[in-house]
Amino acid sequence: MKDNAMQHQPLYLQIKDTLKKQILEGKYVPYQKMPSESELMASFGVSRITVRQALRDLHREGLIFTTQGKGTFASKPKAMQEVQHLEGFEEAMNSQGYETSAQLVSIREVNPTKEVQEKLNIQSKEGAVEVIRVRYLNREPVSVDTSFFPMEVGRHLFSRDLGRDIFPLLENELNIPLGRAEISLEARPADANIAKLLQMEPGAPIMWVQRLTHDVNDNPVDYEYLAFRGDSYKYHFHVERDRTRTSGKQGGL
Amino acid sequence: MKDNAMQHQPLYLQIKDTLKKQILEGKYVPYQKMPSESELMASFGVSRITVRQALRDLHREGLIFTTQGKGTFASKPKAMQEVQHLEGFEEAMNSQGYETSAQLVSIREVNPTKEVQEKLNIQSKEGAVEVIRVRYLNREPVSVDTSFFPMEVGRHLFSRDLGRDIFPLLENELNIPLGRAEISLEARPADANIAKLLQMEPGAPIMWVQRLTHDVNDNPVDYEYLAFRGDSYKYHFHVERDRTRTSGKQGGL
DNA sequence: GGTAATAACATGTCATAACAAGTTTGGAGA
DNA sequence: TCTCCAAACTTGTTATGACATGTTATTACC
Repeated sequence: MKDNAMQHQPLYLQIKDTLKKQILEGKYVPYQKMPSESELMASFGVSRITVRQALRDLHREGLIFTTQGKGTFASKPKAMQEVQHLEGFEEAMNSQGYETSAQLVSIREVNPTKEVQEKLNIQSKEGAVEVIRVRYLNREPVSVDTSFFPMEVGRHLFSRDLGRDIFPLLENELNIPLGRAEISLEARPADANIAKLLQMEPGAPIMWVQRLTHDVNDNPVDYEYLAFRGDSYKYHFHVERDRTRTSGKQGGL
Repeated sequence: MKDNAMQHQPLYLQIKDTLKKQILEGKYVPYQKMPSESELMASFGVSRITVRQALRDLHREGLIFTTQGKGTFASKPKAMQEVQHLEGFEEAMNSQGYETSAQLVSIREVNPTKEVQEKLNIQSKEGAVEVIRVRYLNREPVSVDTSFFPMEVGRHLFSRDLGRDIFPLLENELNIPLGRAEISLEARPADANIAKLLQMEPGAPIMWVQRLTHDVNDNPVDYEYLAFRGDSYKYHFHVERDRTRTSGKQGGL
């Protein structure tokens, strides 16, 4: 058992690693179509289930995305330039050992409030799609996210897995490159509904965040109310960060 | 298309959601055995491929782990108590839109250096397992992780997927609950090998981190050298954090 | 020429089947 | 009683096949 010990890896892992290497090496650039499942079956000489197992792993790692009927594509890295670098170190240092997930509470079409209408630039007669989710960190609920989408965006969300992050979904699968976001924060007491979802007492303090996200053309695509548990509130201070880094990029990238 | 619009969800998603709800509600506590695939097939009246699709999603979300021959188990939340809370807010605020992955460079059995021997408490004749990986953030390499494991731990790593985080693997699949870790940092120039893997010039500054991780019984299980790209170095300052939070826990949890 | 039906192709879902490989259990034999 | 081995049960891997559903390109009709 010396050296690289690839000994006898399963087929699907070999295929996954091959494709992963090609993507990371830039053989497939963002949005570029990858070989279809049939082609992969032929070129690797395996069955479809094996190909799909490899693709599923790549999807899980965010390296590819698929659209039914169209094909499989190398996915776009980097969303939200503003924060792109900041988790870098912390993530790499600490990421190993916690777990996040989200649980869909409800998704439905609603008549938006005046505020939502204004933020999303919606005409008074149009509807909007409301998505309510609870986000968990290490099995504990940390936030309730109430998101509103214009119909033409929200329409596509009913059939999607909303147990994961929505932004990559917008960027990759719905092909909506995201641009700037406006955020405002305040502390307020939790109402009964939020308190219940966050397993806290009604009236306990929560961080109330409003976030309006635009696409690259500056059209609003997502207006959210995020209610964070008060005891995660302090991390707010860490948002402040050092902007004096030598360069955003450097040679070789 | 009003209201919760579950319309006609695929079977595997229904199963996944059912199990997920049960886990989050505490029906299955950490390390508790879940129903076997056969039992799930019977109770849901579906084929094995469908059950496995649901389980795979749950695995991806970190809610369960499996061990061949033994079964499927609800996984342990919370590792590394020290940092458990800190990503909470940042994660929830910003997690949506970046992507991390790791690429295995090599895994092999080596004769450990004296330093590794001492740290891992290894007798002079014994071997150790060396794992070298490159970690990516948004498709850019950010660190080279060189990890050393005692043989009795490292032995099991050859057959695992090392493209993901290793700590959850140790905790859940290998059943090694982790305890404290010692970390030391310094800046130093990159050697040729690391520079190549990180796509930077040899001699460019990197953060050189040594981390020794113990299990709960204080036995060393993992000694690592982490080489971070210099331009992620500044985030180091964010490791300093507010310890005056009201309490680690509060009512209702 | 423009449009609408259709064929071809892509991924999504699900069933049945088989064997490999790791773990546990129980029974046979010393 | 203790040890060892085989049976039974677990998850892991892979093949074949089928139909559903979404997209694109072509073809035929008006």
